[in-house]
Amino acid sequence: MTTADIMYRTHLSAGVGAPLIDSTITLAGWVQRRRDHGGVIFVDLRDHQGITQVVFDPDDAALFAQAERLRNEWVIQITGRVRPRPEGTVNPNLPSGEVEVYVSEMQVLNRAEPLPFQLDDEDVSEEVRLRYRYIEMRRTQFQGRLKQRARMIASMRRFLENEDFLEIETPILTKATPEGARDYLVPSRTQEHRFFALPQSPQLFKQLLMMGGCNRYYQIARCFRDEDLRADRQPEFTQLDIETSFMGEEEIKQMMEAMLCKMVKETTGDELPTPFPRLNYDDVMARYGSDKPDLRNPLELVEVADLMGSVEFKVFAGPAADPQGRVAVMKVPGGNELTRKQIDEYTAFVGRYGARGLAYIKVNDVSAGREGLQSPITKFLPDDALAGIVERTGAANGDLLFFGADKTDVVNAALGALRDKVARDLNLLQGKWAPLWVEDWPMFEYDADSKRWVALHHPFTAPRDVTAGELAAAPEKARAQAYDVVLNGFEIGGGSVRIHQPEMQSAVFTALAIEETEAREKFGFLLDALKYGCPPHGGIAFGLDRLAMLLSGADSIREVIAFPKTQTASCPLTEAPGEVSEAQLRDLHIRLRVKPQVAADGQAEVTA
RNA sequence: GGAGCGGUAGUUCAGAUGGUUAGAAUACCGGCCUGUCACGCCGGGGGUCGCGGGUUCGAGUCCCGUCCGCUCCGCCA
Repeated sequence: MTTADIMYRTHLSAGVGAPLIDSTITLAGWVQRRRDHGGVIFVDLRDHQGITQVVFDPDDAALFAQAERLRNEWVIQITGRVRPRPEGTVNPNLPSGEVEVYVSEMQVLNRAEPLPFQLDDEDVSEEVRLRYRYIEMRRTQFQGRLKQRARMIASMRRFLENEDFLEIETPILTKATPEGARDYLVPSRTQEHRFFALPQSPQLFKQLLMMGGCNRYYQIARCFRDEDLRADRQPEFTQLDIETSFMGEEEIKQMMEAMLCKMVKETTGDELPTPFPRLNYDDVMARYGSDKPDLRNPLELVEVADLMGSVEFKVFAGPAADPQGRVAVMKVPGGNELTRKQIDEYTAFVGRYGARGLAYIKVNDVSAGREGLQSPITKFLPDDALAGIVERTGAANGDLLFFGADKTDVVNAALGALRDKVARDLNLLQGKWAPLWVEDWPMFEYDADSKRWVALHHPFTAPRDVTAGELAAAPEKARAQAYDVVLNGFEIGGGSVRIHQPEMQSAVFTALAIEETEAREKFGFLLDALKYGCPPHGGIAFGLDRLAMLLSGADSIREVIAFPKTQTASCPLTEAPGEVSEAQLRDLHIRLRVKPQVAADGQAEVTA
């Protein structure tokens, strides 16, 4: 421990450059622990314990009596002299190190009741930690996460400010959007039966900023989506939202890549591997079964449908012959050692994604041909198909092959998820950071439920190399100038070049079966703006919560959000969402069919 | 909307097959010890077993419903 460390970490009140030993310092903080020993009282101050312990000597009877009343978590300020620990009491392995502060004055700033949970107990349930979030925040680990998140944001801000980006705020009270996630709605008091929506993203506003000549914009933007939660999804989350005019896809990617590298370096000290690999959408789906593959994971899917043409085994032959089907293999090196029980668990696992089974082959002896393969399905497969599978996967003795055969999206979902799970279970991940760009997305995908085309990205994304007429003629062929950044299997950002010509925007709305009247009603302001000289523009948005989660090694974004919501989108601390008075509702022109007291059971219905 | 796991002292948990007064650790309070730092020793207080209903002579335990938390599917332009 250097003097500089101590001066930094304990806020030495002595003059700069004063010798550490014998200097007088003032510390304030929470009592982490009080111990009485040898006629002496020792106090660790929370977050100062890495430096020293505070010592009260019985010589000063009044001070000592005061110290005897101290309890954990009381807030105190002490002034004392830094001194070396007495001979024989120094244990460099202990957190308190080699020096201690010999107290001459103490002030109790506030008392505390016993805490609802112990801060040094790492296993406290999340429910309790969220209800008393203000207490959990005292933990060194949590403080570290908040600091790292702030450093991360500060770094990206510095970068963008250096590049002449302008930080501009956009409205939180805005208009409902027809596509995309469910909106959070806010009833208007001044206009009966009208509603604001909270923004799902500042998308349209940032495009309007481009039209307004703000060529380089950014914002730390809160976004709201009323959908179900996950470990990496909160109903309100924070994006670093960026938009530029006159920059193309390539320039945007390069600048953003530089920003991310600098940020990770400044935040964690790590270097991201550069340049980020760029994979197109079709390839990542084919090789990884996912549009956000974790490239630390060496496992890949291999297409074998063409080997199944003459196979009578219907489980494989059916999907192989189906233009919307897929038959793929994932080789697990050394997977031969998986037990029947483990394979059964994987079978149940892929069942969650709609797979009806999980065929496998254990490769015992490649040179023995059919006899060297152990599996319930080899008897259904001819020699040439088996040989083709072994050759194409490069299977070696001791490997295991998992098969997926179904509709393409089922195979991709099942084997894509299995790929992640097997790699985690067998500890196959290589390297610390694996960023990549996923590019060349399709413009649209067909939604079987609503029987229409929907935007894979969003309806303002520009297609690549087509005219409005060509797009209208063959929407399924159109590719988008869209790009996602993926890090370690998480989508951390996504963006696109936007449409800047009204004819193209109309063609996209048409392809999405959005009627002109509807388009005018929902996006009239955007269509108008496009008419008055809109520069070519594009941008990107990064999910700051996910980034902070990844950089801190947390396994949920709740761990990097000061006050997150639970899975039912409630806040255990404030007990939001809460009931409101009838007077408030009257102002908003809303009445409850059931009295609010009854509404607690969730039966209440709101009518406007 | 669906699947799985969980809910018992402040906290983390244990409580096979239903059976006396529901336990442990830790925290808290009191005493002792005294250069300790996960200190140690002795003692004490602390429970609507999430909630509601049912089965039973008897329910923390079995059944039904419900609420809450977590993971996942759907959903998330």
